[in-house]
Amino acid sequence: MRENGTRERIVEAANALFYQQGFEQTSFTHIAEAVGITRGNFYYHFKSKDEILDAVIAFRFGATEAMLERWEQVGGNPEGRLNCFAEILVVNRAKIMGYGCPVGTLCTELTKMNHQSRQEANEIFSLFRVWLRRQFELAGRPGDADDLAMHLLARSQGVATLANAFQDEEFIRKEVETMRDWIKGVCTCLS
Amino acid sequence: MRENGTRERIVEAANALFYQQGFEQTSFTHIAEAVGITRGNFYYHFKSKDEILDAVIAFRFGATEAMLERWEQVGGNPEGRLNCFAEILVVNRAKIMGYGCPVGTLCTELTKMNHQSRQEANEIFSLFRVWLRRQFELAGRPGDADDLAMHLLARSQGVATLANAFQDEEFIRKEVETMRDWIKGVCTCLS
DNA sequence: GTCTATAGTTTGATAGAC
DNA sequence: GTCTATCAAACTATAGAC
Repeated sequence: MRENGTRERIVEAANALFYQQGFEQTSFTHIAEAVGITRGNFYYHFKSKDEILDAVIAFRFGATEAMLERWEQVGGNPEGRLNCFAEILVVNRAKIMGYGCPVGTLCTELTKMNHQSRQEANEIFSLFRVWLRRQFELAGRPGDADDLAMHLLARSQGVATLANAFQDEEFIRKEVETMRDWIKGVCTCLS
Repeated sequence: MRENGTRERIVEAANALFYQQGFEQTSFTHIAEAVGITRGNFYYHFKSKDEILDAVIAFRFGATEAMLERWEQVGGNPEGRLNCFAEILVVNRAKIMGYGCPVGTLCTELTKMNHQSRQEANEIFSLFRVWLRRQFELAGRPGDADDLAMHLLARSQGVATLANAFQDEEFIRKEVETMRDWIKGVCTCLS
């Protein structure tokens, strides 16, 4: 079950490198060097590069689920939970300015590659979408909860893309502030 | 000046392929096949792949400048011109759903590669940013024109990313409608 | 479970015939 | 200006010793 931990170390290294350099740009050599094993040893744990990708996606999927559950409890009420989502841009600002959003950039790359695991990567987006939708429903907006969820998700993606391009930390803070105001307005007005 | 047109055909083919497949994913073989020449003949026109990238970026820069000038005249007033910007998501919806935003996806990829032409690609973003900023200034918002420009640019990027991931045309239309409302509110309220 | 050695492709790039 | 032939390097992947 735990093997030697090598498999887990490969997944963690690949996860970081896929994020920082992109999937296509990351070779077995890169990952092997990061883990401290040889290229050949690789294939004992994974049959192909695509198999590593699937493991990385599954890893991220699980991590996202855990994060959303945490917000579920820490947030208190729907508005507080939605603010948790907005705040992640500030919390992860250094990584986002360096490499963009891990979900968005991977989905974009896999879509351009027309990669078979494209849909599985998108499921992480769906995880956020469904979670956000539920918060808006609980906030008294059952009629347009999905639209609001997609809107907030899009705002978050756009901020990540531009923060990455312009390396602008202050921009992130301003936009998150604007997002919080918007969330407050949506949650207060129970139309 | 026009040579044989081969150079231009290479740039156009590379431009399309870099957009559809990504820069890294596109090889000389792909471009050569699209143009109808051999790989070897390539190096008569361009010394390296990076040189083709620079030519593609310059091509896109020029095309963007021309588009913004067109909007400048067609739009009529600042609000109309800003709506031109918003509407481009609907106009180019098919390509955006297929490959995302050409500017955003290229900047993201080059940033992850830490490519030397990264900054030149970002200049296309700046082109939009400065143009949008001027429209907001003309609309009577000199104090926060740049913030508003970045906000609108980010919204556009986020919509492109999610439309690409979810393949959702209706989402684009809804978001553009919301953007138009927001533009109207900003341009009307001369605070 | 990890290693070395290597196969087989593809890549970006060069040289030289035509 | 376009071609063929070829290069060195990097890639994914496999085989087999230890």
